[in-house]
Amino acid sequence: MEQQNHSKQLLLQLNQQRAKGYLCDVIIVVENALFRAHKNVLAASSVYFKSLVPHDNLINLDTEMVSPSVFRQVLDFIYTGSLSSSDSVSDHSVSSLLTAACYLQLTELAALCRRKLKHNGQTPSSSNKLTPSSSSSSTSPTPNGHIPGPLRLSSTPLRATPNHNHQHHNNHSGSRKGNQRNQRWGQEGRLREDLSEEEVFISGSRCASLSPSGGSRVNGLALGLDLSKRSPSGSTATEEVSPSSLPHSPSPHSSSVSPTPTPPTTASAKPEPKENQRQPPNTSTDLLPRAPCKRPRPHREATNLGETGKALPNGLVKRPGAPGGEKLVRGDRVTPVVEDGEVGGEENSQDQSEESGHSGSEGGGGGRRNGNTNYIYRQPQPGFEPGVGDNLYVCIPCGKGFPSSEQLNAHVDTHTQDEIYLEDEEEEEEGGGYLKDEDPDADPDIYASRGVEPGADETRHRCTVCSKSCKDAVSLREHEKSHWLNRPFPCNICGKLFTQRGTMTRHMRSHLGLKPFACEECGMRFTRQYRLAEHMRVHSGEKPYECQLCGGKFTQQRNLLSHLKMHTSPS
DNA sequence: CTGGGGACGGGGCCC
DNA sequence: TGGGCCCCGTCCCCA
Repeated sequence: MEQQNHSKQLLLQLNQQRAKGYLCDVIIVVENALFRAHKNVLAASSVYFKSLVPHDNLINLDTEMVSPSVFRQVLDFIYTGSLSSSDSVSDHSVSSLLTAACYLQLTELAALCRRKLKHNGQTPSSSNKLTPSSSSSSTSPTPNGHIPGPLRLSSTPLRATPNHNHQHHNNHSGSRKGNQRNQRWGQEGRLREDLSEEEVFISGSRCASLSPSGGSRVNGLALGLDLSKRSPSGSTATEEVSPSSLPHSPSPHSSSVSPTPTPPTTASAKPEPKENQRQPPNTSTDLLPRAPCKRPRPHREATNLGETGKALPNGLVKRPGAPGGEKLVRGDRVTPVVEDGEVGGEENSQDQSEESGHSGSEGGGGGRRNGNTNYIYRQPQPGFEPGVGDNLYVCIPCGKGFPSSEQLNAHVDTHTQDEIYLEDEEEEEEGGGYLKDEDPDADPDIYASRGVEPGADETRHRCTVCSKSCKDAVSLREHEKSHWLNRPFPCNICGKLFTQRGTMTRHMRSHLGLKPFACEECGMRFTRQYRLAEHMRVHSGEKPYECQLCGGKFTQQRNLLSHLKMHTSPS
């Protein structure tokens, strides 16, 4: 007895799951594009992948050997066993496909391509005659399947394939099904402008429409990715992340990259009807089956709101008794201290540090529109690979990376005082300057520190990070070095620097759209368990945070704090 | 148009 | 290394 079409049906199911991102446990990076797939399928199809997927959840492919569009065809072939006629219509595309097939050691596909070329009277190029092993020798894994080198999502050729070092998040989170993609950052939106439609796809399924008015969202949902969440106008449903593909020059200043959201409300960012306010990702899948949300609950209870009696801002403490958790009650007095501008010293000061003023998007850049939390955000220069190897210490002025703080210090000394002044003057002439989003009304000292007021040397040589005044530029530079060294963890995707590795890896999860924590009620996914716990109150109706002035109840503490500001504001 | 509220994202910090 | 919590926000809806 034999079930007819069993294998075909099985493959069909797998391909459908791939399209939705369901159970996908590996991400393949090709130039600017990310593809989700299943390790088992890849391993069963490709010797190359077979050697990699046991060790890696995120695999970079050499873009000299395979382009995103070609890999899409490859992936389609793997999951369907056939090539669509449109994909293989030209000999050139077949040749490219053959190259990729050899590189990826897809023997069946390579044979198919060769037959196709032969049928067309073409002779496979020498490169295509390479044996699988030789063709991929430059990027083959080491005997243990490991090629040193961190993750780089870059338009530059990616030599390193798997990612081990400094990419622990890949191993921990990469296999999780992050079906959403935060397309919030205008940076990503901008880089997509550089991409041809052919290159815009996910999981092998190209976004059929780049319509900015929601089409991308629908397509993204079709791919198992949530693109509805604050998608910047014009952003597309891709997972491409590559600062180096930004259409900006890589000069030290103009290249500063902030996670710049595009203007929130434009014709292309038409809001769509939502249920539950912000529409959960899978609740809008009218046209598509919703990805199953049967993922087991996180092992921690979602009602862990903190320790009873724990002091909270504004003199508030949590008290037991609130349903499912604790209530926030007022302490001695309600004196909200969380005011605009009162943020963590280091963070806030860092915000005012070097930032390009030429983002071109309304509201400046950064993940924050008001610029309160813009950070040193340095676009790597050409030839510089941030974080490659152990080069975790990044020189802010030039973007070069070094394996140790000592080496970075030595390098920084090579930057002359004249260099600094020249750069400052250039920026001022450009009308920009590297203090992005600075508001002279809010902090006139910022401008003063940049020499706007000639004659005030102490003011001129003021640290842009902590506002410390220095007697001269040399002293200032020495002082500022201490700040740069405080952020030794650069994001390998965007170059942003972080104080802690954990924060950096968490940040990178957002790049990769990895959201391991899913709501069982609505399917919405989160990057953090804490967020899920917070979100669950939406469904439970629990509002543990109560305003002691008016009795208003809130599901989130931050909303209570915001509410308290309203009480204390003069108006 | 505006303010308030609801919901959620990112980063820093501490454990 | 990751979780938890806090704070910074944004975005959206609605009255």
